[in-house]
Amino acid sequence: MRNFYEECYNILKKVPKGKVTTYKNLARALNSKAYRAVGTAMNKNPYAPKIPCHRVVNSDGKAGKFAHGTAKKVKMLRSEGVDVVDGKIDLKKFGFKFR
DNA sequence: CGGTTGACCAAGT
DNA sequence: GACTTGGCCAACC
Repeated sequence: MRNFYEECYNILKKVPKGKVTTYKNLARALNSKAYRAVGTAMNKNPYAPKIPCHRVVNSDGKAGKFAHGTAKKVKMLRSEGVDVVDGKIDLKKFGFKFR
């Protein structure tokens, strides 16, 4: 793919509010295993307000990091209806899967 | 073109 | 449960 990052953002846009996805799952949606590169893409995030990069969490259910601080990310997720406990998220309830 | 880096993951200790 | 190791892939220098 020519624009790997662009695809990441495009797919991330599909995640409904109140749910989260994982880096691994997102990479799989891209038909790739570059979950690491996906993380890098989110870190860059040139479309800051447009792309909900805070809706991407670790596969273990942990919130992961965030450009503006992890605490901020947790706050945002809670504002959207995602219940975050001790920096972790219940993927069984809030995890969104593509395809 | 080779080496480094990173919002990661899985398995091992 | 936490910490370490090796692997993974794209972008950057």
